[in-house]
Amino acid sequence: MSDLLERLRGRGWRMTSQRRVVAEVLGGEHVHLTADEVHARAARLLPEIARATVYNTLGELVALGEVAEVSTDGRAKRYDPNAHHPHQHLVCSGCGTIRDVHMTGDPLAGLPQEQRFGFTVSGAEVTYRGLCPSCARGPGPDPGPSRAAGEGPEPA
Amino acid sequence: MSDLLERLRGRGWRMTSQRRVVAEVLGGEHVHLTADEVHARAARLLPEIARATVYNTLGELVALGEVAEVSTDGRAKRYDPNAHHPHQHLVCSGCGTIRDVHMTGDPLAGLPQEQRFGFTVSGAEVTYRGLCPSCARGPGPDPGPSRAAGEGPEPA
DNA sequence: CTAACTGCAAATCATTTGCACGATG
DNA sequence: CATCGTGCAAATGATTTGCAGTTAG
Repeated sequence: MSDLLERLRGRGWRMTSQRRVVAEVLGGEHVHLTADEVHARAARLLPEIARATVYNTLGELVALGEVAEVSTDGRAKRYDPNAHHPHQHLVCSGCGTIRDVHMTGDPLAGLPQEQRFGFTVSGAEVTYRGLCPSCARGPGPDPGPSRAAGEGPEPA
Repeated sequence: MSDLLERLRGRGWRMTSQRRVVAEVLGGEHVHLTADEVHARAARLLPEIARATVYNTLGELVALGEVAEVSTDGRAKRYDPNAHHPHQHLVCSGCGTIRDVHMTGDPLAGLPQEQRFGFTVSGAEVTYRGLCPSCARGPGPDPGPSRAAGEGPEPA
């Protein structure tokens, strides 16, 4: 279940009761909880845990590459501990629920019936991630990357 | 440029100066502005326009299917008026800038060199959208779809 | 004329941050 | 025992909402 704990310990991650609890909550295979849900569940095991600690911890797990962040449009991000097995997501536009799916080939061709979990699939979306030329030049002395995008004379 | 205006008018969309301005700002082909940027630009043409009006208007355009919402992780959503031509996005993890790209076949195979715009591409992400079985049963009398997902005995 | 749209400001929501205290290695 | 993690509460940033006034059709 939680090789996650093992892996983290191996990486010299300082183990505390709250971190352990967060890692346990994220233990399963097809879990996609929001930070708030993680906090709620963690609090069932360790009542005093603070929301901020959960956010911090989740952030670290993401930075370590042990957990993946999934943004479902305007809703709160969800955290996916299944980061070690490549897979795709099927997101419900109504409630934000996520299911892991496993596609191959052209995603725009549709999702195989047995991977739909009863969902009415309306479409697929492909997003490439990377660094633009200017951000790739290293963080630099802070040119203020925050508000820069899309402004100005619009080179697009 | 703005067949968008035409289309909207045709749909019986009540035309007001602020709505016109928002539609104009979204006129181009490769524009990906945040709500705040749309407001800033709109305000250059119509100083009194309120941020809330921009949000409302953008929301309606999205509902009408004339503009697509693009969420770039934790950052503010960006709005893409190019909703009528199917395409994918290349997002900069540094500053959130978006470029439209045009892939075919298996996205996990990588993005052709000439579509990278100088970006250092680190990966692709595929997300299917749809409605889960319970949300598909219609909005209903409001069973409270907001916080429901991911809670409970975890059917996953 | 009347329903629909605006503006403004206050309200939410998700997430982050500053700082003093406590626990780990 | 020094460092790193935690809790709390307040700060932020994005987006929404309530309500009275204005306007398109």
